Amino acid sequence: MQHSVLQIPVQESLFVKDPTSSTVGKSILEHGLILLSEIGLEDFTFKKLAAKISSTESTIYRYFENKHQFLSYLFNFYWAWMDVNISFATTNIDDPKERLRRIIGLITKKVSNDLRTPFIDEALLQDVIALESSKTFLSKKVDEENQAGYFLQYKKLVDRISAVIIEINSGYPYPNALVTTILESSFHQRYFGNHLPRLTNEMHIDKRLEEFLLDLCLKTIA
Amino acid sequence: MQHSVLQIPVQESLFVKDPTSSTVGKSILEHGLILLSEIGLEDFTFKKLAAKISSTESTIYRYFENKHQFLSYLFNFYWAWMDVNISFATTNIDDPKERLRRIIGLITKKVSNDLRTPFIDEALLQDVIALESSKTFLSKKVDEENQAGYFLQYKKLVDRISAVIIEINSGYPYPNALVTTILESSFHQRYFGNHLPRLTNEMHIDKRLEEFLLDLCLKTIA
DNA sequence: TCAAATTGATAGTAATACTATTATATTTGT
DNA sequence: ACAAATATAATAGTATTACTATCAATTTGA
Repeated sequence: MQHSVLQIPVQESLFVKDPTSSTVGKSILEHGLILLSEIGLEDFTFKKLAAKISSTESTIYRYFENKHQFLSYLFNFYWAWMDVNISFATTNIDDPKERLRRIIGLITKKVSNDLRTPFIDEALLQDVIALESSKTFLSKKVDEENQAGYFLQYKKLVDRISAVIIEINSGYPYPNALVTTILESSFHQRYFGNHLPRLTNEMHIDKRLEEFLLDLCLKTIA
Repeated sequence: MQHSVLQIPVQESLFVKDPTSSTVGKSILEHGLILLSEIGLEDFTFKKLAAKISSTESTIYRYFENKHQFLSYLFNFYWAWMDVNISFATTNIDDPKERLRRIIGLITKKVSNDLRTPFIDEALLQDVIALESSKTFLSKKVDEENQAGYFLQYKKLVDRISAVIIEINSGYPYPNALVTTILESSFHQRYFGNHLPRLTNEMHIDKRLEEFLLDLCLKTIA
């Protein structure tokens, strides 16, 4: 009895060799994510990861150019996975407001491991992306990486959510800005709730975060 | 004929030796900021900075523990400076909505060099902080650094703006969350406008950014 | 089963992120 | 004006990082 497997496609520019195509590759993904969540991007090195999976640096370099590319891979994976979930949760719902409600629910909710993706633990992934995702685009290499398609999946999701906003109010002039504001804020507010509580208002509680962003969003586009 | 000098006080935990207390120190600040704006935090090293100011690494290490502390110093300086400006622009204004309007105006406006602070070019500082500031708090060392007072100035400003929001609507439950959402968004939207335009809506234009955030803020707390 | 591709083992390089030592300036307190 | 204290520059050195290169052993796949 095998449960279904969810294929999350990731851009070719985000790896040297597709990590899902081999056992070592999958191990790099799985334990790379765990190591990242444990020590953070700064202290993360391919050498440490190689030791963890009993492999070598050179092998890991055959899959990813460097740790930044590895992070970008996870970033895209996360948003592609989120896109699938959002897509699933909003099909056949006619009312765009209800769709928006569900989207914000999904974005603000703490996720748990999705067993359909064997080597990625989404609960860990969410924490890692919340902490590190800004670092994917806040770099002097943005333009180059943008050219290479590093942010396509994120853009795609932003477009999808913007379309819902436009459905609710076709005259609202800043749909994309509103969406990215909410997405970034979702990560930051939860993070502040856990580490810098004076910068927020009890946002470690999922429901409050959801209410804050839904309220903000609906009022803004009303 | 000397113009007035604006003293921006920075926490003692943000340096080893006060850089404003000596010529080399001031040079580290001035050229450190320039170098940061040129090459970004990743490629920035004390060795390169030392070469630029014809000094040595060891001298710089006597002022700052590492480049992260140096960035945090600039982060605090920026928000302290912004706090002074906001404070000045909002005294004697009775209407809290008008005060909020002015605050959002100041936050979203591209700043130009403030000649009252001799060794810091605020125009550069704003660009650097927009790109790098998230990295000050998105780190595995947040709690430790928070303890040490690394974010005090930012918190202070958030409190000040939150108070204005509470004045407008004392029942609004998320004033701090709203303020940090706006402050972060202000940086990110402008950045997206310049580098990832599909994630925003022409936010490289100051006036549009201001309108987007002011509208969002006023509707949310209405 | 033979060629091709993949991995592991090992080595090596340039740069980073520091720390330590000492000689030389410079400042300062009296 | 001078000695004492302090700051800086010059130099050296270490452990780690971020790679690249080579080659033998192993796996795979046509």
